[in-house]
Amino acid sequence: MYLMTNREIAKIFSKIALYFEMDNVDFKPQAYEKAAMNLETLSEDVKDVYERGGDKSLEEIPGIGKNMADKIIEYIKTGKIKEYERLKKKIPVNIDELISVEGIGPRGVKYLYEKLKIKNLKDLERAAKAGKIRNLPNFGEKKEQNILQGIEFVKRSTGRFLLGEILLKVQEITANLKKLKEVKQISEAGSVRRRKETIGDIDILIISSSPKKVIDYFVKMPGVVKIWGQGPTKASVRVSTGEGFDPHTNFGVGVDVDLRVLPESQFGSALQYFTGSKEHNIVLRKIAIDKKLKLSEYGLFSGSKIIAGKTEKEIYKTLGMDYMEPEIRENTGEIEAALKNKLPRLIELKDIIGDLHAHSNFNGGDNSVEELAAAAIKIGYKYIGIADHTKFLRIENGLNEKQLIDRNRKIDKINHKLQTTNKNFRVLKGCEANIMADGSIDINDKTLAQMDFVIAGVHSQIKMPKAQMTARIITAMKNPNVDIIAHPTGRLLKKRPEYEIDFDKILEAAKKTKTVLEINAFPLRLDLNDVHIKKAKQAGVKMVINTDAHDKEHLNLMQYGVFQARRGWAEKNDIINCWPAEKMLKLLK
DNA sequence: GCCGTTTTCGGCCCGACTGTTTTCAGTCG
Repeated sequence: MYLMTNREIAKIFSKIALYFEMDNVDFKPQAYEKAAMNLETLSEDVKDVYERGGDKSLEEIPGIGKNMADKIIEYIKTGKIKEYERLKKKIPVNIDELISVEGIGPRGVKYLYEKLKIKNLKDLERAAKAGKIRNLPNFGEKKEQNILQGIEFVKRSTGRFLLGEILLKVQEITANLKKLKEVKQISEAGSVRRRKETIGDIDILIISSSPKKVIDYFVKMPGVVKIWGQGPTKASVRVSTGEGFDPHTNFGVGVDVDLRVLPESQFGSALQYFTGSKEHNIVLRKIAIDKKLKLSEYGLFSGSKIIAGKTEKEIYKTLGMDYMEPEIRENTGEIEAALKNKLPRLIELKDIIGDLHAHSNFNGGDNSVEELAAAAIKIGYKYIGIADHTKFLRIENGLNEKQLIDRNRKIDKINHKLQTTNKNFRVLKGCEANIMADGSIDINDKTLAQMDFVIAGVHSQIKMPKAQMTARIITAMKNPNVDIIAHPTGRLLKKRPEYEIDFDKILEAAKKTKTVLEINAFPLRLDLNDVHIKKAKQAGVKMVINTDAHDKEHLNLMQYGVFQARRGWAEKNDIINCWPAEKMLKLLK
């Protein structure tokens, strides 16, 4: 889906955009940002594009002109972009780190570097604690406090990667290792395998009878910037995740990868052990002890005799339990359920037959309704819901009432045309409307009533007191036209916490008003989270897994929403986009 | 810096909020 070179160049273009923003340059930041986005979602490797048709082909990529095509070629040929190296030298700061602090943007980064030589998070914290920031023009005591709070929040999530950032890397590494003929079997383990929303490091297990050869190959594979340790059956390295520098270790920024090589007989027990979670394993070992057995990464033992170990299933079975999917191994009730044969039948990606949250180029999206529909058909969906932004969100080119009605007419025509070739597919007319501070919707009821479905979400004034924010969302749910609440808690992973809301009250209102809650699959959001999903399921509130696609490629992000739903024990029946369109629409208001 | 045409350069990128100001700068969505 995503390609590494494309992504690397996209990252650099995004950085260049930030450097231009520092200097208040008009339009260039958007141009670079747009190009970065298009590269990231491009389904062909730029290297192939270049080989196929040179700079002319590169310039056919939307948002790429002569200048950027040259930069792409430069990167393909030299692995570097001079212009970017020059900018980095001029203001040598860790931009990513600094702008991850809420309230600090590119202008602030530049200003703080020029005035106080602040280069990274550590410098910033030191300066803020010393009270040096409050005296700067346009800063103040309050802002200094906010910066310190922002730093605290970033720190708590530092060193972790979004699953969406890292899964590709994991797949790349395992694909590479698989090439080695000594590798008989390979699996990811740890939090990656449990599909946690953020990942600390990557665990990989390999079955091989020649561990040394595997280890030697592993520590020398492309991208390794540091070998932490290397022994006969295990090794730990840091693998580069692109450009940048880690201020704590001075090694290239990257993710740590631990490898264990095992004989076939222990693969199951090792996989079980290294998949975790730790809490899950502690309970398992206690249960083993109760049965006069001993469980470790080397197997399930009765005395010194191994009685299970080759597969996970065998181990769980011997302990008297059903097999538990990795996503639910968090010791939050799964073991009790497994003992009583009461595990949920978790939803799977193939159960999803539609997506109800795609933005078209009628608002800020990249693709036309036709293109989105074609992409959805290709995935095998039965429907796609176009949920364009509405008028309050000016930057996304939100549509007003008249524009929505016009757009609906156009979608009707598209549907009509589709019927001739794809009888079983339909485009649903929706919108992502805004919940204003008082809970009202920025589009009038008459227009909302003409939609197949209405998503409503909070996009402004997010720092409201708890009671007020809760009431605001409940008011929106009471609107007879509002079917779905988008990204209900508003968090951005590693960036911003949830809004202050009383989630139990939200659930109660959702149940009463028959409002569906969204599981936003965008890797940065994953909102609802696993805990919320489980609560919603228990409360009997229906959910929908949506990608929030702004580009047809984003439709592929659905898997991340499904992972999250599985972590929240969701079953097919809990998720309305597993249902045929007719049944689903009937449930909506 | 790209796009799209009017083929040589103008248009693109808005509004709310916060914290700082006393009319504005920066950030965010």
